[in-house]
Amino acid sequence: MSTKPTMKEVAAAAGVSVMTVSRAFRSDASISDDTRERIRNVADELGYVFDAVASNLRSQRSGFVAVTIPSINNANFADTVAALSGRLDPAGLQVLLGRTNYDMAEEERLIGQLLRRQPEALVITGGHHTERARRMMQNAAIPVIETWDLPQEPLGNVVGFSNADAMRVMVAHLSARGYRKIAFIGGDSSFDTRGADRRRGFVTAMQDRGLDPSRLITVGRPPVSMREGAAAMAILLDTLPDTEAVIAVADPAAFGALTECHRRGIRVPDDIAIAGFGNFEISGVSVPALTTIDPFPARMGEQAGELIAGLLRGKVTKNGPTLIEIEPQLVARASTGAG
Amino acid sequence: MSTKPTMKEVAAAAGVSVMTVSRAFRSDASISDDTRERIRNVADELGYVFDAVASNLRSQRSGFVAVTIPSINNANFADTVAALSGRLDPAGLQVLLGRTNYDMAEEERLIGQLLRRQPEALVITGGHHTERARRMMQNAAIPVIETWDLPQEPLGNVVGFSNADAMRVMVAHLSARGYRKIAFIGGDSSFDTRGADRRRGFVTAMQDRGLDPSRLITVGRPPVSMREGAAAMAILLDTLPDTEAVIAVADPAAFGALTECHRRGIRVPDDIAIAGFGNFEISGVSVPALTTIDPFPARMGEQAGELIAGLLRGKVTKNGPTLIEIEPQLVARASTGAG
DNA sequence: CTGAAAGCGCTAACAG
DNA sequence: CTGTTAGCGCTTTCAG
Repeated sequence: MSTKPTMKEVAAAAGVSVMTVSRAFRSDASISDDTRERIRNVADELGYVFDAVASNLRSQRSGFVAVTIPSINNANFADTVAALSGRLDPAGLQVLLGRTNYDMAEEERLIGQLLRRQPEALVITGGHHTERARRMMQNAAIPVIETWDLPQEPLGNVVGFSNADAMRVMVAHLSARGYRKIAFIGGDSSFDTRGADRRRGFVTAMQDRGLDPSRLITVGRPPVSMREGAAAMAILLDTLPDTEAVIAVADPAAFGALTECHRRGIRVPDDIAIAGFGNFEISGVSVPALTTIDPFPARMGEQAGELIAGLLRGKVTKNGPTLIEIEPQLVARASTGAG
Repeated sequence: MSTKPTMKEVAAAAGVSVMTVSRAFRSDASISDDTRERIRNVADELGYVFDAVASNLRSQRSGFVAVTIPSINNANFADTVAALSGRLDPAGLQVLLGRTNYDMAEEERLIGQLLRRQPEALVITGGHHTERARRMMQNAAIPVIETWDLPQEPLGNVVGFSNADAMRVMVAHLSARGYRKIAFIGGDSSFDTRGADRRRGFVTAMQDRGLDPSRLITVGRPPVSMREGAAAMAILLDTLPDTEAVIAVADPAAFGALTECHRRGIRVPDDIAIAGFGNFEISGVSVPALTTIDPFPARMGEQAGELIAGLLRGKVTKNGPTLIEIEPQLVARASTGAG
């Protein structure tokens, strides 16, 4: 009673072999319903808890899918993880989540930690990694899926979109509505690689249209907070007051910028237009509602989960890595005079 | 090359025993620095990855702390997890995270899944659980910590606060500022137990002051979204237009309520006051800023982590369960005429 | 500081 | 449908 019971004890109590107990705890094993029922009851009474660690070692299957995200507290990444998790659950796979804090060095450390747990697949947010991290992932001999990006040199499978292209779409939208003096608010690009990609996309898109791409406000380390968005807007209004429209690297920053306008009595979109990225809930609720881009986070999670489930089922059917591109969608709302 | 190298291969390549390789990968083991360095280099060249599964089985230590939260996408819970994780990291403990979706049945299922992985401790959000979940946790023979609540019958350790008392503080604040017709916006209380506790605290506090506690607007399942907060405010303004102040079960709902007022041209706090809970970032950024209550999520995570690290280190020093009560703090801002 | 033997709790592989 | 045997990769334990 003091020590935790094992299958051996359960087997003894039920009058069967250990192997039969093992079968009673798996779904696919061939065992009579009666026996299974009886063994499970005995196990329950003994307070037996299946030991997944021992099972994993012997079967060489951990049931883990390792997942890295920059931040736990981000609705976009959370939606991807929730959808991924929902798709993996029926396949008996559990998500082992780690956060990189938008830091490639931390990502490297984390990947090392996660791989020790023998995950069966690895889903990582982003397509930029340290050399060592790349090597670790390639050596791991498990399916790797990069998401939220369209990497130049994919490690394996990809379920993502082009952050740069998304900004192109947004610049096109603003340009079509007559805005020409457009600014960009973003974080320190040496950290947030997706943010850096968006900034690059903004600059390129502006140049392509013969517009001035130099209205760039850089705040601190990502994620850019609402408060930092407000601070950036304050700087923008003080230093470049003729700016006609602002694109923020993500919706929270865009909302922060909006609040700064409210505080100053500047009308949005009449005096200045504001747009974000991510289609966070706040973009649809704020007054005015914010124009944004929906990258379909849940869809990415589902597709990644689907891909993993398939790859792990048909272990041999490898016809090279899969690339699934998601098309982010412009959501035009009142903050840019639309909707 | 095709199969993953084990310690055996590393040992052979380094010309030492498997045991010595094992020691080279642990921090406390007695081994010369030279040998360790050499072995690690050999291991790196072979692409060796330490197998935590085998290690866990033999040592009977998983290095996992299982943690359940209602939702991944919630800044409050995320802050608790981040702080907890930060405190456990130096102790070599990894967080194994699961989400309950605000559902006690799902929590029960999840706890069962998590316990199979042999976690060394269990941190759960909330103090309400199914009977079966309680039994599983008690049988697990590991430290259990309930957070974000002050349970009537704790399972073991507690690092939390009284949700009901927090509402008492908020009602006192509004009452002191002269508001008497106060409403409460919350979710379906059969799911969100903390929300239900807050509602109960609201009703009791109102009654204690001889105020009418019947202005209760119930929206859908938790978490109550910004949109639902706005919808609830719309109902409130339509059906009980003489309401002077509104308390929302959490800040996002409070912000939603605020936006509904903006849309209708109702001034906050001049026409109606609004307060929330959680001290989410938005409460400090919105215009006007929202009065709220800070439950110090990070502090709870730190304390829980500290407690676990201590319990697992001094395995025998059990002087009964620990209760750490956090005192939530009122943050008075413009939305209730303060600040 | 280093090594040899034994075994953690379960399941693959085979037999019946 | 059920049982026997062996062993997953590491670390505990004991010796040197």
